[in-house]
Amino acid sequence: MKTPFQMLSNSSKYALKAVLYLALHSNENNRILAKNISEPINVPKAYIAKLLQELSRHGIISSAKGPHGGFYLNDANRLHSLIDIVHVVDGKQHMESCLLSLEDCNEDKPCPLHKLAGPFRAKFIRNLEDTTIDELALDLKNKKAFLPL
Amino acid sequence: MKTPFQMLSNSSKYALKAVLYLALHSNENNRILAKNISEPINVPKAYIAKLLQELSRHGIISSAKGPHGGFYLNDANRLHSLIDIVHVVDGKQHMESCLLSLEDCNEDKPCPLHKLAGPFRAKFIRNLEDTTIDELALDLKNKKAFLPL
DNA sequence: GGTATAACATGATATATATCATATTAAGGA
DNA sequence: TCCTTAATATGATATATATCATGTTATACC
Repeated sequence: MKTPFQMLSNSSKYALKAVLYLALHSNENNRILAKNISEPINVPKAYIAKLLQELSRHGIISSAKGPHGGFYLNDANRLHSLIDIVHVVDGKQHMESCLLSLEDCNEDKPCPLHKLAGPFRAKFIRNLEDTTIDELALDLKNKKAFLPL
Repeated sequence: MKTPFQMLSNSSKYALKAVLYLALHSNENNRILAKNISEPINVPKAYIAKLLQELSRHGIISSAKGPHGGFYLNDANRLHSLIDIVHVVDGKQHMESCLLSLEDCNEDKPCPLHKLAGPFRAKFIRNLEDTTIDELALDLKNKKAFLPL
């Protein structure tokens, strides 16, 4: 692992950036091409195209083919939580509550490292579950958070 | 990424488990063979052997060749912090304070995801820096934490 | 209907991480 | 000194993730 302490794969990061970009710049009448998303979020075109397709297939974002087609978010899309994006891209398997990946580790019988990280990660995941695309975008509009992506 | 939200590589986890095992069961007069560490911590023999060698080379643990040889911790080894182990195994590069790996993201100008995880990860890393091998082992002795590894 | 557009499906390549295998070197004891 | 032991150094293989490339299909517009 070149960069320890990463909590998300590149793919998830890219997907989150792309969806956030769509939240800010697209709507049903203003679709955005994959190649036009690629540059502002700083992700290779072919790579983000593939991810967008997968997100679309799973209903996280919307898309339209042909002229004036592209990707966009409708109102329903905007209500998805961030964890939905991660699940589509990275899979949905068990979230490993234990730092050492021990099967028999839990709050009652914690492994030695448990208290060093367990609670934090749990909180982080809950944050991803509780935060919608729309809410994130709102932070940007209210200048509580900043670009570029 | 099969299992998102992992904060440590397998190698780091294995190394932590091995060192912890040595903290509990070894000393200068009681060295332990790589193959005898492998089983109790549940890590393939060849894999843990390689990691132990690297830890030894960096002075995190001690070793002796030949008959009655093996790996062990001396008093100095026991004072190393957990982060030292991670650094040896996963490298020491920048700890990516930003969830999205953005270069220009910081507390003052946070990215939209920053507040969802940044503080937690920082705290976790600080915990790894502030905790020594010995302290972790103590938790086990005091039944504040549990095995098996 | 024909043509251009752009997503879709699929797969190929590259790189990183995890895992396994082995010949070499150092140390202890007979 | 010779033999056994066990770490060391090195590298091979396997699997996962990241990245790139392309032919196919659906849609809008003339």
